[in-house]
Amino acid sequence: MSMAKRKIRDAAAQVDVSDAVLARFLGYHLKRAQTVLMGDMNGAIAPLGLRMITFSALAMVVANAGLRQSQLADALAIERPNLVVILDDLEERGLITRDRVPSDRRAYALRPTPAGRTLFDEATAAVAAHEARMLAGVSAADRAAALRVLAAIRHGAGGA
Amino acid sequence: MSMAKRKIRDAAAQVDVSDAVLARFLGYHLKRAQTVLMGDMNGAIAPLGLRMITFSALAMVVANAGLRQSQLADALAIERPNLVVILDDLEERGLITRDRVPSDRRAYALRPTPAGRTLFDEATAAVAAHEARMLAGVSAADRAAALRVLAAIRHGAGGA
DNA sequence: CAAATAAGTTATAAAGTATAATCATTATAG
DNA sequence: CTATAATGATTATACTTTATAACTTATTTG
Repeated sequence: MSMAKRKIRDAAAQVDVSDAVLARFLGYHLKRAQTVLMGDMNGAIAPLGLRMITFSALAMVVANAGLRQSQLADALAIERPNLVVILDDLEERGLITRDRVPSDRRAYALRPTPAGRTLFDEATAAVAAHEARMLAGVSAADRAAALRVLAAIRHGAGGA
Repeated sequence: MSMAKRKIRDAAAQVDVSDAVLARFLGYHLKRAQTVLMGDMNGAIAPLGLRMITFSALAMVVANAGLRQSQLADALAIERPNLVVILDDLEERGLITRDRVPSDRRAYALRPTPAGRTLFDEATAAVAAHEARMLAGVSAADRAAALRVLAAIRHGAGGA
């Protein structure tokens, strides 16, 4: 009797859920993969005191020394007010400086400090290792194809 | 003089920001593409009163009628408390039912209503059209490759 | 049967994202 | 040249998303 009862309950529980209806959509896989990858990346750079967004901001400052906050916000596709707190963090930790632009005293030119460049190098190595791990079993051809698809999605949004 | 002045300012402004440091990472493209695609998809199904997450929940209920909330939360990789409000919404709109499971009166069996099935069909068509639009210029081979890459990322997270 | 576990819920907090308003500065129209 | 409009950065705030703890009811297990 208890066996029969368990069988019934297990049958109810073992609907053995399938996500096939969603799996036909690339967007489903995209979201799931993004969540996993971002979680892994954040774990990889957390020891350096960075998150994905702070790493991105630091990287952009290192590679585009002198750019202004509004430019950085545009480049990262985030709102200006939200960038402020990110830069506050990086600045307080001595990784970047906000220098007033002489020709436009409203604006700040963002520049990395030596410590910022060093941390960027370390973080870049950590991120590269994280990606190598995540993509271990993936062929170069597939990676290139995935990049093409992601670029098409990103740039073809409102367009043709 | 004003010309020279302007030139200086423009030079400061025209750092002509490059994201090449980030573009070497697939995760960067992944996040940007995901944001764009999800925004477009949400726009596509907003007229039906759905968002990505509510569509996903509805779709899973339609395709796995009778499953329980904890199973659905697991399948969608969201926390149980957060699923509650999503199902509240779908139930209040008469798209799904929460039926007590006779063999386990703690649990609810989730089932779509006829209205839920109908809305799911409409939403699926809208999502399919949205994806067709987003991926208009992408070859079938590239899509397949992208799916392989995304699956590898999703499943290879903590593993080998 | 008592204790531990599980399903669903509530309350709440933390994080991410978006909007409006403000201050200082620069550009522009009259 | 001055008044007005516009811009860069900031503050305050709200909305959304995501996560955690605690609670209730029901089931399982020792």
